[in-house]
Amino acid sequence: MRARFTLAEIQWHALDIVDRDGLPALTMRSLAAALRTGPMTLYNYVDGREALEELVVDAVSACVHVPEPTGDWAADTRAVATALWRAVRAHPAAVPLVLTRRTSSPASLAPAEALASALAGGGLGEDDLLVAFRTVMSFVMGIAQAELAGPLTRETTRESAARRMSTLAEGSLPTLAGLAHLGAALADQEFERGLDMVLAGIRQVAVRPHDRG
Amino acid sequence: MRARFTLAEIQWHALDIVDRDGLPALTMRSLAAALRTGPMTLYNYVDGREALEELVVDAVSACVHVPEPTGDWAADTRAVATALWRAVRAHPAAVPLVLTRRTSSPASLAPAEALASALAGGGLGEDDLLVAFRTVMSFVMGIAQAELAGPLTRETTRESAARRMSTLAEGSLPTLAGLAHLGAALADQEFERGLDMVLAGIRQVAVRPHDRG
DNA sequence: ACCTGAACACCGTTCAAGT
DNA sequence: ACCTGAACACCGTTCAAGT
Repeated sequence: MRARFTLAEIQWHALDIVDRDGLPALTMRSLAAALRTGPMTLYNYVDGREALEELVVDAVSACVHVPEPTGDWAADTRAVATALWRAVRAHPAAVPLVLTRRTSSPASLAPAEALASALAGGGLGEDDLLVAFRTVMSFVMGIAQAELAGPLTRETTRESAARRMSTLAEGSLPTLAGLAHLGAALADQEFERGLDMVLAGIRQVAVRPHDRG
Repeated sequence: MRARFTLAEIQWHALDIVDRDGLPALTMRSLAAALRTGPMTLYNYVDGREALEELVVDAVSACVHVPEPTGDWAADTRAVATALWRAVRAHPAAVPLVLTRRTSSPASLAPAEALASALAGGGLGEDDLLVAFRTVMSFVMGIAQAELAGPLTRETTRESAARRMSTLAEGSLPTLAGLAHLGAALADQEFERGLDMVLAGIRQVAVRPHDRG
């Protein structure tokens, strides 16, 4: 019985395992089993565990549907950021890898270039362009992080939600407690409205550049 | 030979291992060894590996030096965000855990409350306050993420830096390539200037609220 | 009750043997 | 050259025995 794989096949199966069975289920051995081979065969395609995880991040990046530029830099920036966020959100179990592992594959650099290019239409100076790029990218990734591990996140279990609420309400955290009940209600708007805030800030710098330093 | 530990002792030793030897070096067994016990003793204090990692995140949170409020909401917000960023940055090897594991300990909620409280001084509506809270928190965590795994990050090895640069310059990523050389130069200012952008956006919403929706 | 060693079921990877 | 099983050195955790 011979077996030969393409890297894309391996990549897809790996992401599939993560999506279906969770991150801990992704193992050299489980992936090999899914591919109906022995674990060692994988080492002919991938450098090891670390490299495999980068391949999964790359797969998520490949899911980003980079939008066509329209000429409106703010709209384009919003569109790329949203596309990034959607792709990450579509694979929640892979988020820890996306936040943690580095990829420099074309698939992952393409959205970054699209974002930088969109922002470049705003007439920012070189420095401000870099700062704006990092700010937007950080916002997107940070939102993903907040959804994964932040406070004020909607819980999976009802009990843990109640426990957290009571912890917050327990006296010394008045502002957080006041905000906690809004979490579920605003959830879907948070990304968009947060992005609006970030864009408003960038636009301000674009209008009157070099106002600090 | 008897041995009895406080949770704080365990926590501190765990963070110490991560800081000194890196994240992979933190192991039930290595931590037990550092404490001069067998691995099983740890289970009397901690629920397991997952709980131990949350304890490390908690330790990093405890390093946040939450500033005293001054009454200037923007300055206070900046101060809390900066304090958060400094604490995270002081323990780079623990960043993957900070981005990934959830803690609801008082130590980790205190900075969150301080941030929410500072923003609450800006006269934002309840919705906008939550959005602003998430935006600033996301920015801080996202910046930490960018420093860990983003593109345009300064490299540890000189060869990998060169390799990335050449990848970027290889034709199809003009905007990123143009930005890449600024990475090292701006590094220290990026957080502060990005935070300025975010604050400018929040201030705008504070001035004329409910302008969308 | 608290502590902890031995043992189990994993894991990634080396190494050397197959084709 | 490509492939892959056996074996090794780990890991987290169960289980049952000690005090």
